[in-house]
Amino acid sequence: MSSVSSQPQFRLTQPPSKVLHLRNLPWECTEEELVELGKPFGKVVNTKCNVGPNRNQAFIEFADLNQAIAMISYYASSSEPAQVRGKTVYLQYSNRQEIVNNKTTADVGGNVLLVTIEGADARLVSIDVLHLVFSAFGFVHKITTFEKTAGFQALVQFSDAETASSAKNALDGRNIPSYLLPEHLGPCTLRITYSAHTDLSVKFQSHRSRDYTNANLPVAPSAIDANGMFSVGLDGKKLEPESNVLLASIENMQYAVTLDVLHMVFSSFGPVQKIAMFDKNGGLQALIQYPDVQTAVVAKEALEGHCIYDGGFCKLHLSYSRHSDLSIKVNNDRSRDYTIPNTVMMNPQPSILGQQPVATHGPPAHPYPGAHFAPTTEHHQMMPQPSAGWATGGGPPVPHSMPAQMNHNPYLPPGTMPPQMGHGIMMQMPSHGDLLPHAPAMPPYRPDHRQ
DNA sequence: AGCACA
Repeated sequence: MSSVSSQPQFRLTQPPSKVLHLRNLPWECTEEELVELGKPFGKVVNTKCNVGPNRNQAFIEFADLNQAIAMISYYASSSEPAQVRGKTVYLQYSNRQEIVNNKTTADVGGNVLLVTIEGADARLVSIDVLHLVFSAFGFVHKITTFEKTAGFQALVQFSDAETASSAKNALDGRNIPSYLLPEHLGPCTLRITYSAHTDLSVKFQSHRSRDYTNANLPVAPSAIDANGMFSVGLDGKKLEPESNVLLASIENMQYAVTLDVLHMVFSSFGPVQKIAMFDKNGGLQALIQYPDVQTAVVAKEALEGHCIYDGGFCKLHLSYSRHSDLSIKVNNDRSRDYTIPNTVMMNPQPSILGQQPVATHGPPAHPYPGAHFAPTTEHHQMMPQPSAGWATGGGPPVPHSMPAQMNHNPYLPPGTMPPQMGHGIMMQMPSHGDLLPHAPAMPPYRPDHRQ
């Protein structure tokens, strides 16, 4: 045969090899399909798929050179080209004599995938989108994300290696569907390998890590501060001492935020004992007192940074107050002590609803709605979630907790209920999360609307 | 539509 050294890169005729190189394979191509393709011609002893920059190439290694020759010869003269799932596959002898290392450790995977998100906007991909994408293959237990020199990466933990493998096979090299991404984002490609991890350690629910098996996991302060909405030092202290009293400041107050609205919002986490509202620095602030620190912590974690109304209106910023017991001198439209029954006392502008005593009306079915983590995107079928706290977090599924609660709200007789608030308070808090999903066309609550 | 992996 002719001299090897002068061969062009792609030769029309190549020295036979028991290894065949295949190209133009479909994405879904599996090892099994390669075996099927080669089986008529001999014993396939090894394969390698997902090769090449587009991962649409593969190798088949036969036990015997003659078998490889038989396959090449057959398709060289066949009127029907070799096909995998109807897609024409091009065959030639490989320039290697054997497939090396087909089953590397990278191919015998575990239940945890290492996902690298490529693309200019990769780091803008939310953990919720990743969760959505990978949930298509099975229940995603945990996700952690991090940035390394390799870029934006995530570890995605499935219950078993099989599920992880199916996700890897289907998603590796694919782009995240654009409809799952914010419009302005460019393509984000997933590169997936197996991680050596088997069980990720997720200590907090945060913007970088999630444990979908544990809805009660505390929310990391970092998740709250992540949006830069609450930079570190109000008072210089890195960690504010927790308190049963929250200080709420309300940003972008396009709509009236009343005592009753606050009461309703904060009552979702436990009984609100007292509320005092006041103006400060031109904005509205309020102190909300719970009976215990824990409740306040939960409320703060869940509510921080979220908006009472859709559209970014009335965004809540929460910190711990130094108070532990508010002194409410008078019940009016700015302050109230809910622990004192029949406190209609001097009410210069009595709220319509002011007569009710302790307002420990039922909190939602779950104390922590977890709605923080509701993906903003439209959910097609989500995987079933392990706990009620997560199940309704996303999208269209009708929130369940609030309507019932609303009906029992002693402060809002049915007639005065702004319709917008009938939807699940707390149930939709994605990145632009709002406690009340629909922006009111008018202030949602107006004290002068008496019956 | 053109040769991987460690």
